[in-house]
Amino acid sequence: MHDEMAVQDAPTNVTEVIERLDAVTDRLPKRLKQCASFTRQHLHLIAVSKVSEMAEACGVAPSAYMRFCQALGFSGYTEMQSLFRARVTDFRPAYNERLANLRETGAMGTGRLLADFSEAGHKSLIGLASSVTNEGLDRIAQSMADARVVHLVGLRRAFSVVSSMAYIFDQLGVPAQLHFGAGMLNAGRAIFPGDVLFAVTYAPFSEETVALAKSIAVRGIPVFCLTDSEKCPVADCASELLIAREDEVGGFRSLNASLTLTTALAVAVRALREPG
Amino acid sequence: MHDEMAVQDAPTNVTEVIERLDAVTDRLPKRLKQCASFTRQHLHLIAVSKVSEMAEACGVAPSAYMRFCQALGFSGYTEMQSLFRARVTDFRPAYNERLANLRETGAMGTGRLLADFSEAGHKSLIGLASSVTNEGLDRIAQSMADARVVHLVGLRRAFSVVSSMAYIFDQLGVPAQLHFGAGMLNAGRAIFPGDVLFAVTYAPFSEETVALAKSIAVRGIPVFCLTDSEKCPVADCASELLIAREDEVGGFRSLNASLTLTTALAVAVRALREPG
DNA sequence: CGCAGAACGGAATTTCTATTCCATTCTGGG
DNA sequence: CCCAGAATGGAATAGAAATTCCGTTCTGCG
Repeated sequence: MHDEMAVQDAPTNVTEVIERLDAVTDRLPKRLKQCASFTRQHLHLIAVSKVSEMAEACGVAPSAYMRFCQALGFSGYTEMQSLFRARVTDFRPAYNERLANLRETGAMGTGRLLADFSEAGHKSLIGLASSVTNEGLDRIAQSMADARVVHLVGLRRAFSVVSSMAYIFDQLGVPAQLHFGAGMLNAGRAIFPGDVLFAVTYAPFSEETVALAKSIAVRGIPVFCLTDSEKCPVADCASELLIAREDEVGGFRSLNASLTLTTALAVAVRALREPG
Repeated sequence: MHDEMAVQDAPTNVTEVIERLDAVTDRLPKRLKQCASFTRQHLHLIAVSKVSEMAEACGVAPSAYMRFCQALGFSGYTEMQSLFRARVTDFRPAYNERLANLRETGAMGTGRLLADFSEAGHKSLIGLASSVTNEGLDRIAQSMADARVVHLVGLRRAFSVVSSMAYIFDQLGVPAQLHFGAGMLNAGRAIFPGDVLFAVTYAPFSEETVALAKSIAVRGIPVFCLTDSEKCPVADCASELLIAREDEVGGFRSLNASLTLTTALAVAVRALREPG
């Protein structure tokens, strides 16, 4: 009885797992090949799944998945899984010390920054729920769904927010138009009754955006505004105001709350446009 | 004997865990407070660690960690862990299929969508910590800080990510150039040795971005790539690969992890360029 | 068509982990 | 300084998960 498979020694890191996977897949029997191909596409699931879950996801019996692990050179699932879990915890030790030291030393390691921004992101998302009312959101979504065209405007920091909305709307077949900076006021001429304007602007509020919003509101066209403060000058003329406050790290902000809000809004609009 | 703690019902998602954590930490006894504070900073470890590991990391006995879980309202560690293990599926149905999914799951109503995306945002941020290594990030940040010009490229969904980076770099006085879609290959001619390229692309990967990255890498210029999957074709030619996997809601994704990562990176680059 | 070897899936088994229990230690009030 | 109630850590237990075993099914070749 010669276990050729088991003779190979086990991969010692994720890279080797992938290489081994690619090397042996072809020679595997049907079920194990299933395991190989699903696993190859979903490596990240291994760290958090039980054998039975992986097996089920592959459409295979747990024992088959077991044999698959062994075909890769591991003694079993546990050994393979530990590789993927280690990858997650690997850099922790160094990180632990940093958490202790960095706060005091004030040193700015990239990892520390990432942790801070991540933390800020959590806080922003938590805050989001409390500053937005479902009713307001629903009204905006319905209004956008009924509109001929949704016009999007946002400059500087707000630009990446509206550009992501524009992308989603485009993918979803919702008629939307993204307005860019230069000569934006003229763009107002392309906005007609039946349309709506969604303006995003953060303090300090960009003049062009504010001016466009006001000129549109005066014409009786609905204007919705996403901002970070009640003091936003668009507030006066907007039909609805959305406030997404971002937590900051040393004066810098990521856009977690805003993007989460606009993504949800865009999807809602699409859903409302095509009932059933 | 009144178990006030145990009376509360368990959090049902990550958002609630964080809120509960922040709410009760103060009132916890010493050991459990240790658990709370470590856990709060290391949420991502829960998914891949055993109780004994978490306990050790907190400097606490397993039974104490157990009590901590219960103080949060869970029946035990297993219940809490299952919240953090909820999977990020790689499966991406076509857009219209996604909407059908949304309708079936009853996740309609804009408010509900917002809550779902917010929850997904929390999970994405938690996952971020586990897919990125400090060392890789540091190398990228240093490389960008040393570069003559940082070139940014990303199309479609990735565009809002690079455009926000471009904005931050601009604000911070870091020389950066954002490349747009049309005729992008020609843009390669404006990239020289001493520069670096930061490419962002998500599955399905946009050809232009991949082609540009490859053509630049061939010339020996460092290419860094932010993507959502190990399968990204740029991986082969990139000096460093960053993976930010976004949790999805019925097939739709917000960009929390990506933006948090790129924002932190941009700030780090600036910090490295001007120490002190 | 039948046979041999491989592949398979389900059930039995073993190993390991989460959870509970309890004796001991700690803390704060009198 | 002592006592009562809470908190703690370690050992015992219950439970679940990984792994193995084995009878059955499948595949390819004679």
